[in-house]
Amino acid sequence: MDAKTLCLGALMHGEASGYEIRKLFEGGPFSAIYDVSYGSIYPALTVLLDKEWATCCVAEQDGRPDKKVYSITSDGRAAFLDALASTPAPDKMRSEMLFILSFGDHLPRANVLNLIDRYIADYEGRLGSIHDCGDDTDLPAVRRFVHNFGITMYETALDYLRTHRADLTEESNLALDSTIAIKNQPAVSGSMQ
Amino acid sequence: MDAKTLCLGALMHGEASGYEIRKLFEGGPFSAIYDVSYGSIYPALTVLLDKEWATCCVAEQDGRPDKKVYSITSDGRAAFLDALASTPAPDKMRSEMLFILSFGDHLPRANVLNLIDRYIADYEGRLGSIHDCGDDTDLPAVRRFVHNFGITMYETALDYLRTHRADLTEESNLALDSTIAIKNQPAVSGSMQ
DNA sequence: CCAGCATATATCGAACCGATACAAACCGTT
DNA sequence: AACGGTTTGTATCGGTTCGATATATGCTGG
Repeated sequence: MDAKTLCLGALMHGEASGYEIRKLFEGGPFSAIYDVSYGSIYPALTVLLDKEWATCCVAEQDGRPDKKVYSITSDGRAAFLDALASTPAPDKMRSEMLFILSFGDHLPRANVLNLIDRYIADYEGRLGSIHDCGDDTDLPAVRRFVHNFGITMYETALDYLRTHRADLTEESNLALDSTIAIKNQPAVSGSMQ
Repeated sequence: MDAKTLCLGALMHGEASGYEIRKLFEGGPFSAIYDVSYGSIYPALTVLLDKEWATCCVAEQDGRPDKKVYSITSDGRAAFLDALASTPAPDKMRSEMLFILSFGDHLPRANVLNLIDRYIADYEGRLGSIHDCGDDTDLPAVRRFVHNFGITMYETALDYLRTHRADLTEESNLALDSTIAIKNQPAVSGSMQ
């Protein structure tokens, strides 16, 4: 799914600037679904203008810099619905937190617990912003389905982290020297069939 | 988190070929955590050899093509632990499925249900392969923490999809023509503060 | 016997990220 | 009033990564 399609999707919800589109994916209604950066958004918007899938006009604001507001055209809407018809790629997750945590045996236990705490704080923020960005009730059925899916996943993650963090504090006095130990250990061999 | 670090992480579990590393991220123990492609893995392994963070030897197999087996060095292990110490970036999710579903109002209801079915099938497969790739009990505490986190998330997703799919079949006779209708509708404006 | 599949390595162009630069306007503060 | 910090806003660029493709070996089923 390329940045053009993602921008068109954002514009389906109404006209927006590049900055506002980014906010939709960062804390907004798309935050639990997809991620896209400025470096993709601005070039994509230029292409959308080229293809006449969007129009643009400058809006002056008071107390803020001017912004370039983009609107989707009917050609753009058609192209977007066309893109939606393609078979979706499987979900891709990228969690540096979990990756690091999965090597927690080689780290001091205190660092692991600290990491989990920051993980919890991160997801608390996500859950907060997803709640802020819209009310459950005034959404059509399918939108509500996706909205609540995100909330459910976040709440489950938080619940898991909070309850099972305790399991790691119990035995926190044991095996604190594993970090040093690993430096002299050979890689585990033969474990990969 | 660059491909080099991800490969080093894979090699921390034991020696492996490029192909095997990929499998660790696709169906293996890293599948719920991170994703990395061949196009990143093979160049990364070359760099690891350059930096002497890994060694390589060719292994002949019967009934299969030869493979180049990589092992992490002690320098590599040090570099890896060093990389783990950096502050992790927030999780990034990329779900084309959910993105398409979030525009389900513009799609025929039958397509939406079909999408959900394929979503369920996908996550059933993930849950299956994560169960195959290791036993809960023989893992150290922190590894078990991450392992069960993945299982919990997958099970929650499946549970949500299965139960709430029904909500969308109830009213499946209504608003079947929304796909056509949208083509003549202007974009919703003013909804973005 | 041949098509299809799993194993295996490798590359390449297109796409994308993250950091950075720039700028306008606000805020508090010393 | 000058200063630094934050938010809003547009834009680019180097380096990284993806996804598709090419190539090859050998197994298996029809």
